[in-house]
Amino acid sequence: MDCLHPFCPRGNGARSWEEVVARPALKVSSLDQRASLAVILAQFGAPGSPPPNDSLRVSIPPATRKRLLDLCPCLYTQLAEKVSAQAVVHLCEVTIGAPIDSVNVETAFEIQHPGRTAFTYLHPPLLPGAAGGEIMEALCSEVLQNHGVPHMEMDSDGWPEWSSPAHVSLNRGKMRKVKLYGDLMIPSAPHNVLISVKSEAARERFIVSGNRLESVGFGFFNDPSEFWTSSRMDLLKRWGFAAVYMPGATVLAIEEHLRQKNTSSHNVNINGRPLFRALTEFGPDMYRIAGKLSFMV
DNA sequence: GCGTATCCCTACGCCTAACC
DNA sequence: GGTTAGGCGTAGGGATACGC
Repeated sequence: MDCLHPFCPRGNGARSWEEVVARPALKVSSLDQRASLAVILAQFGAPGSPPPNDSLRVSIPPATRKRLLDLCPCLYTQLAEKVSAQAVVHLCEVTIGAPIDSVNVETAFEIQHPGRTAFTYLHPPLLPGAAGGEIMEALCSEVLQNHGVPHMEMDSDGWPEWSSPAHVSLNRGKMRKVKLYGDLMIPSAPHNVLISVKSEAARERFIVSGNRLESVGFGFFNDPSEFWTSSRMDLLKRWGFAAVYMPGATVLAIEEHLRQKNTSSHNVNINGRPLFRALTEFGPDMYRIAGKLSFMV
């Protein structure tokens, strides 16, 4: 994930704050305004080192501040603003020291989880903000991005600029009108693949979020009993789920239970492949079908 | 009584339109 | 261009119903 903060630990930031304020995306056209903003930002050092008071934050106009934070998510560790989901993903990335992918996404989930003690941010945001579901979707989107299935850009009217392989969020812009179909969508043939993202608990809404179109589930589910009944597996397939991706430990617990109950035959999707899969398989699987054939999932 | 499925309420975020 | 208020829809969690 891009961060222009000149001191971003990921090392891909701008060379200076002057370069940041000159970015067209920040929409600061006046040279005087750019100069005064650069003077304010010059007081911000490395992430995690906050300025001495809040007056610097409020001296930046709210809309400009929001665009600035979007461009430089590391600033959420220095400005008391409600953190965005994308910034949470970036701060997880900073903590791990690598892009978020299928292998480390579970660690990223643990890092941002407020109730966890085993992991924590290297540089935490000053204020909480984005809701859990929003962060889960951002993590899923970042995994896709880093496995060669990037997020589609939106045009000025809020429509996605279609490309492939790529994915589109159904929670943003004009696509929000079809949000009930899922959270993310990957164009594929003969059917697009819809991704339903959840956090730790699936509950009945996970079933409802299926829609008898080609769907996959993505979540950090920690209760295998939500999935291991024969009726639940049959329902998932009936509602269009070709695969459900979850932590490896949860998949192992389900598989062990199915072996004991002699019901492992239910854990097969309509394409003859496993219904329940580890998160580590998510990125490679989605790259295999993006812009290709959906029944390869 | 237990496990599972479903219903319902509340909080919250996004979108749109109106207004400054 | 930016801000604000109202409407709408969803997520999350608790309560309830149902079948064994």
